[in-house]
Amino acid sequence: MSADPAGSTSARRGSAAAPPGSRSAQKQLTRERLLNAALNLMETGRGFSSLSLREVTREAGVVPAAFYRHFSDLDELGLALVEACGVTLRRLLRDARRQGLPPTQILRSSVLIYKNYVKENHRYFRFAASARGGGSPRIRKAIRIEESHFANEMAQDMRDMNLMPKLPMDALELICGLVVTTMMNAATDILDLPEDQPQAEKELTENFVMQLRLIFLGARSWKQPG
Amino acid sequence: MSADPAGSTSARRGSAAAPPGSRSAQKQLTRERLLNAALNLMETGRGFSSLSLREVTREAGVVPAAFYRHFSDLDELGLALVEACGVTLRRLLRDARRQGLPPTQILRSSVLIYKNYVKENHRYFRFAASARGGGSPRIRKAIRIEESHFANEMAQDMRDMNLMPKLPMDALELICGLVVTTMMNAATDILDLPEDQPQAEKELTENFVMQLRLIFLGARSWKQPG
DNA sequence: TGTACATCAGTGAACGCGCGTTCACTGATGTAC
DNA sequence: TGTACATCAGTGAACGCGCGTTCACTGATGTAC
Repeated sequence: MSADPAGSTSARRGSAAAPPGSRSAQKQLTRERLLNAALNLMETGRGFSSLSLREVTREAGVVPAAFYRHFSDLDELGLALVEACGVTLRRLLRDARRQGLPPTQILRSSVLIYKNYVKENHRYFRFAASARGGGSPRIRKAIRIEESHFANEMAQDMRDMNLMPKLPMDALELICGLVVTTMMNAATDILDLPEDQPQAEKELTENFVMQLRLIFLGARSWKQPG
Repeated sequence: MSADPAGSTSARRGSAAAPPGSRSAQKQLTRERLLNAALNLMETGRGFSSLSLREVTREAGVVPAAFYRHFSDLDELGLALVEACGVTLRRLLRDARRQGLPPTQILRSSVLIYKNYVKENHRYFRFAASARGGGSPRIRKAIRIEESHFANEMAQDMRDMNLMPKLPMDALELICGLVVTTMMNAATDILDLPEDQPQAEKELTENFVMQLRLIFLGARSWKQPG
């Protein structure tokens, strides 16, 4: 598992200002332990909104009262997880950008890369899937915003890579919005895959590829309305 | 609000076997009060998995212990709500079939009909949206199944109406699967619309229309792979 | 460097509360004759 | 129809439990001189 632990990014930010072993570094560490504890508790398929504060602190190995040094309630912790999910998703795009897209079978290989990515970062996707519909209104809204940021970034990338050069930006954003929805939906399907059913996994992957192909077929014949 | 109360369908089924005022009719009534209580408690935006058994019985006006005459736990009640959602969705298709589709602007007017339908049945869609990702594994699976039934029924309808006559059935199912996902996603957006923002509502509707248009554009140039 | 004081992340105990579940019960509805 | 008994949906009280939150505390880290 190569994925970063929750919040490590912000922990690293400014290692000069917070030397290892310093008070603030220790605090960051406990904060990450709380975030990770919440993610771990969801691994069995439980939703974020069914977690209790005491459960999370127990899993993190701290006393319940210590929670309040980091978050005012579980909702705040949830919002921090949404942010961590955003970081995770942006890393997906960054990696895709860095290695470039393979010349042939772009769609299918992208789907395979994404599938592995979801599995590697399954804790974040599990959280996102459960809180997207079932979280508090604040958390839902935060996730919605994160998703649209992601879609816009993807649209910008497509522009930069000169894919679909004839389409205006708002059409690209529309397409990417639909792609992101489809991706998130596929993620929940991937997460719920039984371990010992390679056939089901193959069908799901195939279906996902074809859904995306359908969208990009539509994009190819898209014309600006009006 | 013209929507049936939860479970009324099964209450009506066999009115001869259960005359009004009879014991079993009374029991059905309480059962429906429990289902409605759960739906009502979610109206403020809370997710299903955050409800407690005592809350539900309090809202329904019965003593907590009475709950067990109808369901063994909240999960069972949730499964009953999934079924009620399925009934609601099938009514959407039935109504669409009955009145036929208008000759021009099919897509846009379908979206408007759907938008009203979601608003009229907002309690069911709220539940479905919250439990789709955030419910227990059993409930999530039940919703997944209900959605795919709905998609298949929609595909069959398209076949019967001779829309996209050149496409094989599995392509129709693929398309309808994507449409259903998009519809469910739009439903959560519709539910979270602020009351006093006609502009946001218009944009959302427009976006929804264009996403569907994109899908059907893709469908038009779809070819069976292989 | 050494000392005296300040900060504050995490502790441990305590609180009142709502929870899920159990149980024996009651009294209206249903059934047998 | 009338009577005696059976059924069972809903009651009300009780239970032990985990919950969120509070508080004064401790002791390691940080700071000022």
